[in-house]
Order: sequence, then C-alpha cells, then structure tokens
Amino acid sequence: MSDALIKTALRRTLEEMGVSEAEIRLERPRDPDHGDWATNLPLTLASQLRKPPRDIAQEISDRLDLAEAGVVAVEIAGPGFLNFRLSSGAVAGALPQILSENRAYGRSEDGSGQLIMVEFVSANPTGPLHLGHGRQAALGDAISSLLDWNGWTVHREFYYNDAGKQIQLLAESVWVRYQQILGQTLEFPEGGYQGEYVRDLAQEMISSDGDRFKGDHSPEALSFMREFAVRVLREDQDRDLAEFRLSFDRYFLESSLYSDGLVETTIEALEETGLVYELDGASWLKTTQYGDQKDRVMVKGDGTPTYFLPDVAYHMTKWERGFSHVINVQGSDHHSTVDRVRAGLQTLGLPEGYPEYVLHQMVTVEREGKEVKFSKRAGSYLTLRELFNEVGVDVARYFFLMRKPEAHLVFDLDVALDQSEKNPVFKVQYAHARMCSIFRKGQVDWGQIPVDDLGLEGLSHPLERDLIKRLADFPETLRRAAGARAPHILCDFLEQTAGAVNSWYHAGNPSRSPELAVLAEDRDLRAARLALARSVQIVLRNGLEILGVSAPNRMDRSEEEQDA
RNA sequence: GCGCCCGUAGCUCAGCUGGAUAGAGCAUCGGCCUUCUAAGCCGAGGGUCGCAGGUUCGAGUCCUGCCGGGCGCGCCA
Repeated sequence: MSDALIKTALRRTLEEMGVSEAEIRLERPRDPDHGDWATNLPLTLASQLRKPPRDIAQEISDRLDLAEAGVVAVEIAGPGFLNFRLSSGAVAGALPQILSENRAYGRSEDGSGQLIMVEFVSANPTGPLHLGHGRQAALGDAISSLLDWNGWTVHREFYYNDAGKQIQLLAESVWVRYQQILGQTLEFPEGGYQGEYVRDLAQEMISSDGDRFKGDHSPEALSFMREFAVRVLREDQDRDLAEFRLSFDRYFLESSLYSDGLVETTIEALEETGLVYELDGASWLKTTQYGDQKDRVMVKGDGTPTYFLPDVAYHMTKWERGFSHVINVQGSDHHSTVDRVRAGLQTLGLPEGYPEYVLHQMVTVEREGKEVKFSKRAGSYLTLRELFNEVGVDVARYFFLMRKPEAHLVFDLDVALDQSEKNPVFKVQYAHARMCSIFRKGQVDWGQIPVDDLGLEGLSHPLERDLIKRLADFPETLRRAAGARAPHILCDFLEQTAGAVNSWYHAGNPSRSPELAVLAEDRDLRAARLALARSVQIVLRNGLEILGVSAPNRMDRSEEEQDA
C-alpha cells in the first residue's frame, strides 16, 4: 500500500541524511487540502538536527524518490509538515485488497495467537440482568471480537458469584415471600431482594413442590430455596444473554473454588508469604505492601472468607490456566476491588498490574428528556431484557458501545426508537443496505465482482477518494480500537464511513449529477464503481459483525412494522 | 476528608498515545423530489475546550492547584 511505500522511501532518505533514530508516522490530514498522507517528521527532527523544520522538510523532499508509491506531489506546509498527494490509481489501489480478503479484511496478526481472557458480565445470580450488565456484555463481547480480529486467541469467561452472603440474602428473601403467599405476616429481611421476581420464584416453588416448607426456617429449607432460586435465575440470565447474542467459553462458579479447595490453598499460600496478620479476631492481608490504600480482611471473625479471598483464588486460576493476559470488564462502582485484587496477586508473585481492567460508568435511560427508572420485574432498576425488547438487540448493543467506557452513558430511547438516519445504528445499517440495493437494481451478483483489472483510476471524484481512503483505514482502526479496548472508536469509524457512503451514493444519483452515476454507462467506470460499492459492503459488514450488530441487505420499513 | 472517572457548540458526544483554521450527530435556519429508497442530499450560523498557573517551537491533549458532577471508600459483593 502507498503508506508503507512512502514510509520506506522516507526511511531510505533519512539514512542518506545520516539520521538513524526516528519514528516515522504518517497521518491522514483532516483537511483534504493537506494531501492524502502527511507527516510531522521534520518537526520531530528539528532539535536533533538543530535546523529549522522547514529546511529539513525541504531537504527530505529534495532527496525523496516516490515514484513507486504513486505520489504525484510532495508539499511543505505550515511549520514543517510534509504533505503527500496520491494519484487516483494509488488511492483506489486499496480496493483489490479489500475485495480479495473479503471476510478477513481488517484482520491482523498483532496478537500472534497469544491467549487472552476477557471476563465480563459476571452477574450474581440474584436477579435479572440490569443495564450495567448490558453495557458490560456489549463491551466485553466487542473487545473480545476486536482482539480476535487482531490475532489473539480469545477466551470469554463469566464468573458466577454463587456463594456468599448475597445468595443467602436471596434465599431469605424467597423464604419470606414463600411464607407470605401461604398467609403468614412476616417482616422482609433488611437489604433483601424486593423485586417482583422473588415473589414469582416463591410462587413457582409452591406450584411445583407444594407447601412443605411452610413455617420451616431450617437450614435444609433455606438451602432448597437457595438452590431453586439460583437455578431458575441462572436460566433466566442465560436466556437473556443468548438473546443478546452472547456466548461464553466458560462459566466459572465461585462455589467451585470452595468445593475444589482452592480457597484453602490460597489462604495457605498467602500465609506463607508472612504478610498475613490477626487483628480483632479477623485475619488480614497486608495489601498496603503493594500499593493498596489499606489492608484488607481475608477471613472474618466468624471464620468465613470475605469476597476478597475467592477473588484472589479465582484470578490465580486464570494465571495458572495460562492466561498471562486478562482483561476484566467491570462497572466502575467496583473499582475499589482493583488495587486489592492486584495486591493480593502480587503477594503471590504475579506481575504488577495483573489483571488489566476496563471500568465502565453507569447507564441511564431517558425518554423525552426524562430518566426512566422503574421496572415491573426488578422493581428498583430497568432490566436488560426490558430494554432490548423495546429497542431491539442491534440498537441496544450499538448504543452501549458508542461511548467510551469511562464516560457516563445516556441511553436516549427517542433516538433508539427512531427509524431514520438520526439513529446512528440505522444510519450504518442503511448504508450497507444501500450498497446491496445497488447490486439488486443493477442485477449484478456481488459475489462475482472481479478483483483485478478494474480500471480503478476512474474513481477520481473527491467523494470517491474520500470514501476509499476511509475504507483503507479500516484495519488501522481495528488495531487502534483493540489496543485501546475501545469499541467506540469503531462506532465512530462506521458512522463517518456511512456518512461518506451516503454522500457518494447521492452524488451518484443520475438525476443530479449524471457523470457520477454509480451504475455508470461507461463500462469501465461502472465496473470500478461496483467494486467500490462491494468494498463498502465488506467493510461495513465486517465492522458491524465485530460489534455484534447485524448488517441487513435491505431496510424495509413495512416489513419491520409487520414484525413489530 | 481520601481514591478513581468525567467537565469540549443549545443537547449528546468524538478528538487517533503533543501538531496545521478544535470536529460529528441532533436541534435551528436556508436550498434540493422527471425517486437506482427524500427513511435522503447540499449549505449556513453556533466555541474564553470548567477556571488559574506551568512545561516547549507548539497544549483540548502532559504537570500542579482550585471549581463543578458521578462512583467508591464494610469483618457487603
């Protein structure tokens, strides 16, 4: 590609000039007047060479041989930028690669097959999934896909906190509802689960199993209720996740850490380090040793472990299972666990900064400018299912991804339900469907577009050059998005590209500007434009696939209305 | 009080690991239907980048201090 050729030529020139150490970066200038590629290299060399940047730029440009790269002009601009202008053929030279790589276009081998785990959602089985889980689900899945596209071997994992106090509280809550349904007057436990689903669970038990636990507060009764509730709630969550198009390679049960003795061995291992001490009847780990703000209790006065201990044990299993790269996607309300878990792991000899965290901010939903909070099913919060039942999975997923994780997300239902290009999801999908419609109208099979000899130099219109350059930037965009663990970078790219597609498409409307008709009468031009349309289709489809959003071949309003 | 995150156009947000005249969508205003989907396209207005210092050829971006908002600071998870 032309950018690689320009870089090579620059490197050669620098060698001639006796510059050995320099990082050469090419950028896409915002302003098309600044060419197709630009570099600030002369500016960065100014102090090293002790010459004015513009003089360096002049020297580089005098020596540079760019015939091969398809560069038709090199300009010195501003304080010392070098701007490169490409021929139409060199710009359009990106298309054959897109066409031939097709479904693989955008993939890289940067990860060289290394193992990486992404842990996300990890909800307690104590109720329906909420919007925070939804954001995490969309984020974790998209980050996983981005890593996969960049050559990593990705493992998606879900950690079930099915042990501990919250689960006990759930059992108590179900127990109370159970007795209430059977006519007893009882106080609800403090901090218990108040949602409608708890009553449903109790009712379900009575319907299927009778009233044999009436008035029975024995450990057996509670244990039965706990298991029943967890099983049903997990099934509910699994159903929601499946409909949200999510699948995990493994569901890791917190309870298994106890039954497999890993909590025990972790305690022993920590004690061996000499950083454990007793205070007020509890046993503490000196996590301040490794940068935590305060030491943490690992075993409570009553002899049971805090959440901290199984968490450390769990992350040890990640390491021992061969995941030297781990990303945990969590709500930022859990950020206080980051330092302590890392400190615990460092105590056991794991590297500093393990694991990596992506912490996302809260989600709020608005309708007509006002926050929507209530939920029939969960009471205090809106569930993920309620959201995607209303707006659809595509829209829900995309909206969860289009802001950077660390920014608060306002989910605007009015925009989400809009079926016009005001809705960014729709805009991108529509651009894809339009490309498909070109082939339908032109009666051309898009699977039969040739890869070579396309007469691509005919694609010389500014809108076409702009569009092709965007398509060519797709692999780099995926690299950036994966590296930053930031799917919103891809969302931005797709929206920008969709905008460029629409401009091109409408400029191609014969009634406006006949010389630009997409289905040009000139045979060569027609073939070139079809190749461009096909390339757009490939890029948008691959991009949407990474985000877990469908790329429909047509957007038919009447059909959608029938569906609804 | 301490820690993490966020303050950019009327609104929601980008800003590519310091670069050229700070961008996009929505909203507002003005053009465009003899339709390969007007579910759209083109154009315009709109900014002390929270405030104040500092670092340097250059700061929305890095450092310090304030101001405002969110989240956390349990022998809860």
